Amino acid sequence: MRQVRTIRYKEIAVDLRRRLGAGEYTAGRLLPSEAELSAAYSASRVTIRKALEELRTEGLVDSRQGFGWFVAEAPVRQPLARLATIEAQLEAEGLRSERRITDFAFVPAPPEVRAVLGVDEVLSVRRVNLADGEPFARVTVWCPERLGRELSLSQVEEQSFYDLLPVRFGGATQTIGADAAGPLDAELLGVPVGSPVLVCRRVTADVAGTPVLIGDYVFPAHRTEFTVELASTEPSIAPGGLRLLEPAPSPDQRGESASR
Amino acid sequence: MRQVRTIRYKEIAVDLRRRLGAGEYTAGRLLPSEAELSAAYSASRVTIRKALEELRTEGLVDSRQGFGWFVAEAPVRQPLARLATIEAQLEAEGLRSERRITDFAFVPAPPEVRAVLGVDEVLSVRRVNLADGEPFARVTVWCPERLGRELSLSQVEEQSFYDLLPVRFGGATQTIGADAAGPLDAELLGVPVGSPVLVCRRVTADVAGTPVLIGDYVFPAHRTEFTVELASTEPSIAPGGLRLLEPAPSPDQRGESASR
DNA sequence: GTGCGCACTTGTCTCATAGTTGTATGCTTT
DNA sequence: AAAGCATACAACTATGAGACAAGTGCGCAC
Repeated sequence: MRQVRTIRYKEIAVDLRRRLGAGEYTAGRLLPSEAELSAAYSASRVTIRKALEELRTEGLVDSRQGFGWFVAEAPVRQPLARLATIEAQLEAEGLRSERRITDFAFVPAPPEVRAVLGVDEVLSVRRVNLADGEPFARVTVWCPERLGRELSLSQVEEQSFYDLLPVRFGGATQTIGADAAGPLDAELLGVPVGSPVLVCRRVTADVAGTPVLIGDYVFPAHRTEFTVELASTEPSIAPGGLRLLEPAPSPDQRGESASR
Repeated sequence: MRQVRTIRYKEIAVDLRRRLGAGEYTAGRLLPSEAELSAAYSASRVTIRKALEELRTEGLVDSRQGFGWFVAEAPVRQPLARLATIEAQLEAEGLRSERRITDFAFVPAPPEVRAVLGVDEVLSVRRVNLADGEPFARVTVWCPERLGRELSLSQVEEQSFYDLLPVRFGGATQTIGADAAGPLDAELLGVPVGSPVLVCRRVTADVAGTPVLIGDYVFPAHRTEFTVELASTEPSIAPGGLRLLEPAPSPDQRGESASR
């Protein structure tokens, strides 16, 4: 019988896997560099890399050239998938999605939209999203007139802004709150006035970080909820959280810092 | 080997975020100049700027050429907060947080809790969270009797479960929805019955992925909202998603074709 | 008051350095 | 032939140091 030769990089992979599982390296944090690991395990960089690559294929870690290796989140697949449209998410759940445009107009930007997008004139599109024939969301999207002037109503009805705009999107910030349904919400969504609704504002930015799109979504509470995966309690780079709104527009806080 | 590599500008960003939350820089509304910060942190202007730019994308600060950096006033692009406990987030914003336990009992697990935790007997703790004296959340936490039997009421009142339980937490799944305030919510939170509330269920698991803690949070809608960062260029970010609820398990009659 | 200049600020470059991963090559050991 | 070692180099990143342009606020001479 032949003695089983232990494969060094497999050993290292096992040990790293154990350390990761023990929470030794927290999510979002950097691992020691390949050189350090090489010294720690008394193995060459090639071997360390083989172990790390193995962990990468398992989705445990990831790396960026010139930056380092870091702990990845378990369910990460495509960064792109996270910035999906609502419709895409619904299709993923097997629902037939459909839009009905109720409003398509170039208008002066509302103050808060103007503050974010930094333009005076915007394309404002209102629509109702239907899932399997039932209305489930009332949506208002604003985009700068400069970007929206090429768009037609039928385009907007059939494709998402993400597909239509010649912009490379970089990310979005989504805020989720609750409110009572107004008369318009009630009519379009088919719920009683005053019933609870989920409201969501998504500010989408391009790769440079400049906001280019604002969307307001109103969902009937009884049909929708959001799920967020929170990876670790460590204050690393962890996103997602709760925010307290200002109690009221207090008179002493009205700024003039930007009043010029 | 255990040594943790850090990114300087991230550290600085964290520190600045903390100072901003503590109101340290709000007086006069102008931050120290980049040169001053550079000296204070012993970092170059490049690094300081990177930290400030990060805070800008979070909507915390803004700048004007020739003028300086100042605390952003109407933050439409919300700050992304670290996860951790809700109390920790409030402290980061400079709010005094306090809990009032209203219920502390070992009880048979409610069906849905039992289904998730897989135990029959649980410790059920109900409390109200106060921020600066104002109630802002009604919380119910369940944890397995096996883990909760060591805990006292005063412990639970002063420390979070995350600190108290001898468990390595691995992550959490949070679902966010809206509802109308019930009589109990209304009383404890000081809002009218039927007014919209944000409801949130957080299932926290240990590093092995076993659920060990369930928390139900009810927030008055006018004071709270959630923010989620989607697909930024940074690695390791939590995905956010929308989920359609099943057509109500309640005796409510809504069912038509549930062809799904 | 008006205009000018000065000090200070941010915005944006360039150049440089150290440290990191990505990749390729040759050699040794089993 | 495969695993591992040693080495070199390219590409990328974070950071530092410095220079210059452009914008802002303020005081001063007129």
